[in-house]
Amino acid sequence: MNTPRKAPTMADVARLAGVSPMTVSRAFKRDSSVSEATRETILKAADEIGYVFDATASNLRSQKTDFVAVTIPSINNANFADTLRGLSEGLKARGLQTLLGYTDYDIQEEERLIEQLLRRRPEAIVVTGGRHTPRARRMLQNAGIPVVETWDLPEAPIGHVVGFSNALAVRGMVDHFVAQGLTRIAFIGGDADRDTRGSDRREGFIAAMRAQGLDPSRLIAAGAPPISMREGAAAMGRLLDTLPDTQAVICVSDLSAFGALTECQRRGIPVPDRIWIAGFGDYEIAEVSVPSLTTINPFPREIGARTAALLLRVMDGQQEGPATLAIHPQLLIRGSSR
Amino acid sequence: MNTPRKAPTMADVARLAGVSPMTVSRAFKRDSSVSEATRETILKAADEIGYVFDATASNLRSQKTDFVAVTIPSINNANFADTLRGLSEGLKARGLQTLLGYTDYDIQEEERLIEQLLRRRPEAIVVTGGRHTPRARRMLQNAGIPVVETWDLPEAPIGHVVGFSNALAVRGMVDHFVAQGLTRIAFIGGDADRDTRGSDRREGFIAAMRAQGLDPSRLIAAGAPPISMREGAAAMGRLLDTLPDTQAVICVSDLSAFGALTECQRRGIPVPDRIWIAGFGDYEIAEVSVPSLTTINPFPREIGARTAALLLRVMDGQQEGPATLAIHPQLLIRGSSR
DNA sequence: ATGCCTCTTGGTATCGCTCCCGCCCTGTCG
DNA sequence: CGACAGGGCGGGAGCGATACCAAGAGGCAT
Repeated sequence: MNTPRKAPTMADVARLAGVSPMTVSRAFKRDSSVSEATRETILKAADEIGYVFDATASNLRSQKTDFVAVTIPSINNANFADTLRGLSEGLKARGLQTLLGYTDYDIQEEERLIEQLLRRRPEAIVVTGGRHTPRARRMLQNAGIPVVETWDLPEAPIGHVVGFSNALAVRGMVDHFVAQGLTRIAFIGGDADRDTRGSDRREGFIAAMRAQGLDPSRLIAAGAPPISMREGAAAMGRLLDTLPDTQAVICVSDLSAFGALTECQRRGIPVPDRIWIAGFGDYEIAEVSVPSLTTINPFPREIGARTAALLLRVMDGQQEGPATLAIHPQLLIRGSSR
Repeated sequence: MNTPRKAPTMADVARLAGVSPMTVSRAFKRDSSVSEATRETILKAADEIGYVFDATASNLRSQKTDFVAVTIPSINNANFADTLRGLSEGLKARGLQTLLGYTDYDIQEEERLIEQLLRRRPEAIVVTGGRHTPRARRMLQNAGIPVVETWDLPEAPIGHVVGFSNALAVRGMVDHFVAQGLTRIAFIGGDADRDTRGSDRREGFIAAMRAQGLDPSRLIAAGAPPISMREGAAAMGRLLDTLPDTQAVICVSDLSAFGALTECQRRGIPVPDRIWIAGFGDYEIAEVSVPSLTTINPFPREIGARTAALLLRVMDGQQEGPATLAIHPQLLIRGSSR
């Protein structure tokens, strides 16, 4: 039963309710300055003719969209999904809607995405990571809206920052393993620099090993980031084949770490008795798997929640300059490393 | 270096480029009826003054937003994320952008969400599931845009459908187990009807057991849907405590099935030798875990891709009436059940 | 009764882009 | 040489809501 005739507008509602379009507008805005009786009349009239508020017109005239643009590397990642949840729940309370795009871990794609998103005139933009193409940086700087970079602590932030140092987080893990007496430690990650957070973790591993005076060359590249459980398993296979005396392996994510663990199980190699395994992210599987996985919790949900709170402060004018909120990832020692 | 002055408009670009605003508009629309030389002049001028196309004005005047609204139960679910990827990739090719919202498995929340989304004037709307509040149904019916219900085969579709029967898929699993000679089969799921797909699977289990003349009462309710790995593990614990002679358990999802598997591992109960375990969804973990998990692949990516293709046909006027595209889930027998 | 304040309502002019229509210029053909 | 087609471009109006200004009604203190 689609109505083929044109969709009703506020003017139609106003005519039926016997008021001016302006009053209809106020009624829909929950503006206090319209009497309860009129509002009810109006809403009933609107319902009767099936009026649906037209946000496109509102957006243009009021120069407000109630959009907050968000770019994440991948939707299919529980960590980023958590950040997005924290963010969108915090924003929903203020009637702000997230306008989401995926970059596929590619800063070229991010550039295209940012351009598309900015055309929609969001009131703020949240990006994942601190590395962008020059043009993307320029667009963000000139957008005239609050910008938040997350999941990183960039050296030259564009605007606000809510994140942590991926390199330092991994260093904490390395230092812990070394303090336990281990020396032959490997790292499993992706084979390209597309995933900047993954690269940062690998670089952090290398720097930490060097700082400890240890050999940082046990590096296994497992495929295009983000690497999967399967790829983690395959990488573990290569590691066991080529460097069988490895005592511990740090994986770029819990997913690859779990894959690595399963490869050990298939080969009958006991974890942690023969080799320790650690991941990153504190995904649910890290806690549930047998043995449970040593990992790092970067508090993804908090990143989102604090970003939302920050944006609300900025929009309220309660935040003066650009803010940098440092998140402190937590090292979680579990069954796979003791 | 935010420019405090007003953002430039097409008129500003036109003035600088020495053409009319109309020509600027055509240049940005990649309209063929503007010479290559003029287009270049215009784009250079636009870049020079930092012009950003204003989609809000375009949306209003052209009555087109290039939005396709999408509701999914949760962003933190690899199956729905896959559907969303298939969908948004298919739509991106035509310049359509997905406008996403999460219902949290709640049809009340879905109703609110649909209202918000329709205000943005999307050109089509894709919802997950076939059960909605009466008001949500009405809004969808009267929206005057293509509607697609997915992940289900509703008896009274609102418009188009791309999905499968959750109940029949589970029946296939039950029938397979029975054909293997098992009779004492349990089901682990959520404890509420919020997750309609989960409920459909449980009902499918009960119906299938009845049809086989078997007892369908081995039901464990594990918590609020969607149930997690942890909850799956806890449910398995309860099942082993209360009904230790159970021969096989079908879980509402691979995640809970994996949790159940880990509980068996912790208790030293061999899978599949003592008990079989099956999940639903063919998440990556089902293939990687040791043993790998018997499951059902509903082809989530294809649901999204076919939805996108369908919508493009509809928008091109190549699709006459409402279409129902049935997806045929695949039963995957793996190590956890043989 | 007058002044003033608050609450509620209305009229008008846009917000920035694009639909629609028309004009000019060039090239081709009878 | 005039007619005509078509590509390239411009002018004016309008998409549907709201910012802004103004005004009437009612209440209360002076």
